[in-house]
Amino acid sequence: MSEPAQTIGAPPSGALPTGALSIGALARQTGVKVPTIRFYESIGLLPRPERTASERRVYDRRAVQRLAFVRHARDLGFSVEAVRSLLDLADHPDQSCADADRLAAEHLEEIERKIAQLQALRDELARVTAECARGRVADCRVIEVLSDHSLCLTRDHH
Amino acid sequence: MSEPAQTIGAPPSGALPTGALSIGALARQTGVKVPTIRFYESIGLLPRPERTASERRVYDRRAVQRLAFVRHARDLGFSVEAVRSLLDLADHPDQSCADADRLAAEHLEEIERKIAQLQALRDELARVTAECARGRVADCRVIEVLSDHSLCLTRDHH
DNA sequence: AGTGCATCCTCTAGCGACTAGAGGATCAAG
DNA sequence: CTTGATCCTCTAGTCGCTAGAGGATGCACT
Repeated sequence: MSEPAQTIGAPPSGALPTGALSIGALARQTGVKVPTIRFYESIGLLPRPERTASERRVYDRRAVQRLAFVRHARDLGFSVEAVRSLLDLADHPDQSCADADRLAAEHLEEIERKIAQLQALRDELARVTAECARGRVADCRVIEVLSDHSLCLTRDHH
Repeated sequence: MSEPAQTIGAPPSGALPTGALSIGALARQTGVKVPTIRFYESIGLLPRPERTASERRVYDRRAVQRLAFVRHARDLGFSVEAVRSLLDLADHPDQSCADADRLAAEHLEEIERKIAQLQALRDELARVTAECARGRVADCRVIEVLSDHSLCLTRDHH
């Protein structure tokens, strides 16, 4: 880490060892908000940290690393449960790599599906708004399309 | 509609007029689930329907059309609030078309942004999984990338 | 010492758009 | 009558946070 370690407030005389972080310092260092850190702890993604006599959380370097991992995975769109699995794999380096690969591959497929879906949506919306742009003010194409059931995007009528 | 109208159960003798639908029939006809129809009524997207003596909801053709409109708009990804606005516009044909156009255009932009975001995610995940596919079993690239904070997708570290 | 502000704590509830029962009533067929 | 399907209201949950409320602690300044 290129940033200097921050302690709880100014360093109290002997209260905390060097490198110990308050939750706020951890949040600033990782970009994860304080309530989100507490949330991750509550759902087990982060271990319960040491506490001060006044019950303030104290974090070390390993916590920084673990939270960075969590954040990175979340940024990539992995669900909390997938992150949990990935963390478990990372905690056991002797385990097979196949599970991590599978999680990543499944997630990749999911994203590709979502992209295709959104592109279909975009295409339909673009068509509708383009027809409006031709100046047909008298009848509103957007409302007309929504009202015409035969133009419904889905086909699963029961 | 090409499907025959369905009444509540078998036609009771004189209990319901032809064309009247139970909530289950409406759900089957529109593809919107029964609880979702109740939800839409509770949030005001659908008017409160007539009831039987035993408090069962009774729907007519207008309800079918309105729900189809709602579903179509939701399928296109409009939020519930946007759907509400579109319904209001549809209920007042003399109003300006500009609002519907604006809603559609804003939504189109939003979808395009989401597509771009997902494509960035896809690209990064594809890179990670491709490196795994090269057979580097000894060190797991997925876990390694997630653990390496310098490879973090986002840049907003504070 | 007091003051004021920032930070921390737990707890509750909310967001959006549904969804899943629980418990009870009605309906219709056999 | 029994049975199963359908309907009703109500509550709470899903997912991943997020926003306070109310209170305590820490720290700098006067």
